[in-house]
Amino acid sequence: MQDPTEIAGEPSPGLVSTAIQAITQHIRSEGLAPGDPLPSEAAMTRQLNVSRTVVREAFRSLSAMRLIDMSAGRRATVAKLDTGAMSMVIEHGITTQQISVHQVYDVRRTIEMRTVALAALRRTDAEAAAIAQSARLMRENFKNPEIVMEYDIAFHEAIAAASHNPVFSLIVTAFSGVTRRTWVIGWRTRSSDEDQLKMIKGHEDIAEAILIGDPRLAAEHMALHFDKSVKALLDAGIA
Amino acid sequence: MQDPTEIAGEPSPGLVSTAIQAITQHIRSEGLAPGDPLPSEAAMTRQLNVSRTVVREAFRSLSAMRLIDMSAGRRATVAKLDTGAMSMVIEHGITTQQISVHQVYDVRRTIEMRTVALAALRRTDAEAAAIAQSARLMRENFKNPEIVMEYDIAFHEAIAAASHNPVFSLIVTAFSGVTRRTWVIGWRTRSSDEDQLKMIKGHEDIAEAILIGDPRLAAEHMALHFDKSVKALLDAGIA
DNA sequence: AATAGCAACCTGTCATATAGGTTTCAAGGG
DNA sequence: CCCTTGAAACCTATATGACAGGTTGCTATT
Repeated sequence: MQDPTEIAGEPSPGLVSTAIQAITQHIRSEGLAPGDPLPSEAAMTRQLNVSRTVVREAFRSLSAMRLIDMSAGRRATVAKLDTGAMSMVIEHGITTQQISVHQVYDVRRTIEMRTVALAALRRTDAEAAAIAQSARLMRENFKNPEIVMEYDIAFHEAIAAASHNPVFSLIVTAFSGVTRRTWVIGWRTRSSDEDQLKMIKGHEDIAEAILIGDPRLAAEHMALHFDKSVKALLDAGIA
Repeated sequence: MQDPTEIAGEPSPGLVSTAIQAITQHIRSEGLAPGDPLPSEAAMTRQLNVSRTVVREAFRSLSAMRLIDMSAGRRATVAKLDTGAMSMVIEHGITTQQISVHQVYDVRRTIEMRTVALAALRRTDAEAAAIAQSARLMRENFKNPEIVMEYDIAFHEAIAAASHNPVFSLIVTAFSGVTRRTWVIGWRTRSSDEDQLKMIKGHEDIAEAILIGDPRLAAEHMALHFDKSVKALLDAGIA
C-alpha cells in the first residue's frame, strides 16, 4: 500500500508499531516539550491511513510507558520523565526470576554511592534539609516499620534528586518497588531496638555528610549502609 | 487542578489499567516464566467482563514495554528481560530535553566502572574473548566510523554481560541508543588517525585488564576512557 | 462586559465483522 | 504402524460504526 516503513527482508512489524514510531517521530521532529499536545487520534488516523483502533493502541502503548499523558476529552500530551515503565521492567524481571534482589542491590549500591557523593557536592540547602528530615522521621517512627520504610525510600530518592541528575533519580526510583517488597524482611533481622536504631543512625550519618558537603565521607557511609542491608537480606535467606 | 496522578479514593484508574494489573498479577500468582503462555484475549475478556478492545489495549501496552511477546495467531507469552521500554524512556528524556547527554554519560561512567570491575572478576574465557574481539574489530575497521561505533557499543554491552548481573546489562543496553546518536560527534573531534587509534587503544587496555583479571586496573582504564569521551563531546560543543 | 449554555471536538468503551496466522487432530496413503 | 496432508478450531490483526461522557471554545443573552 503506502506504508513508508515497509522494508523488504524484515517481516512487517505491524501497523501499531509503525504508528508508535510515527508518534515518537512527531514528538522529535516538532521538538515537543512536556505538556505540549499531540495530534488527536482522528488526525493520526487520517495521516497514517489506518483505523482508529491501530492509532488508539499506539497511543495507549506510549501512555503505558508514560511517555505521553492521556485523559478523556483532552488531547494526549507529552509527558514529563517518569519512572513508570522502568519500574515495571524491573518488577517483571524480579517476578519472573530473571533477576535477583541481590543483583538489584548491587546496582543500587553502585549508583547510590555516586548519587550521595554528587548530592554532597551539589545539594541545595532545601535538599539537604529534606534528606535530613527523612532520616529524622525514620527515627521518630521507628516503632512502625511501614512508615520507616516509606521514609527510607524517600530518603534515597531525595539523595538522588539532590544529585541533580534526573537519570539517577529515574533509576533509583525505579528500584523503589523492589525495596518495598524486601525492606521489611531486612528490618526483621534487626530484631532489637538497638540494631534498628543503629541502622537509622547510618542514615543520619549519610545526611550529615551531605550537609557538611563531604562526598567521600558520604559515599563511605552509603557503602556501609548497603553492606549492612545486603547482609541483613542474606541473614534472612534471600537469594 | 490537573493532577491525574494520585487522588485519594482512586475514582477510576480506567478499565485498561485494571486489565494491565490483572495480567501482571496473573503472571505473578501463577509464577509464570519467560516463554509461558498467557490467557487468550477472549478468556481475559470473559474473566474481567470488559470488551475485547480493553483487553487488547492492555496486552498491547505490556507488549510495548516488552513484558510480553505477541504475534498473530499465537497466544501472548511472558517475555524475556528486554531493554526496549527503558531505552524508549531514555530516548524520550533526551528528545524532550529533560535529560542531557552529559547526564547520561555520568550515569554510564558510574555503572560501567562497576561492570568492568565485575567483569574482570567474573568473566568466563569466552566472555573475555568476546570483549577482546570487539576491541580488535574496532581497530580493524577504524576507517569506517559506523562500524567502529557498533563494535564500541558491542564492547560495552559485552562487558556488562560479563558482569553477570542482568540489571547492569539492561541499563547499559538502554543507553546504547543515546550512544548511537552522539558517538560520531565525539569521533569527529578526534581528527587524526593517531587520536582515533589512541582511543581504540583505550579499549584494548580495558579488554586486557579484564583478561588478566585485574578489576582495579580495568576500572581505571574505563574511567580514563569515559573522561576522554566526555571531553570529546565537550570539545564538540555538546551540552 | 460578564456569564450561562450550547455546539463541536475529543477520548473511553463496546459490538461486530473479516482476514490471515497457528495449532491440532484425524483421515488417507505409504 | 508411521508419516503426510488437509481441514477445522482457535487465535490475533485490523477495520468500522456507535454511543456515552468529558473538555473547550464560541455565542447569545443578560
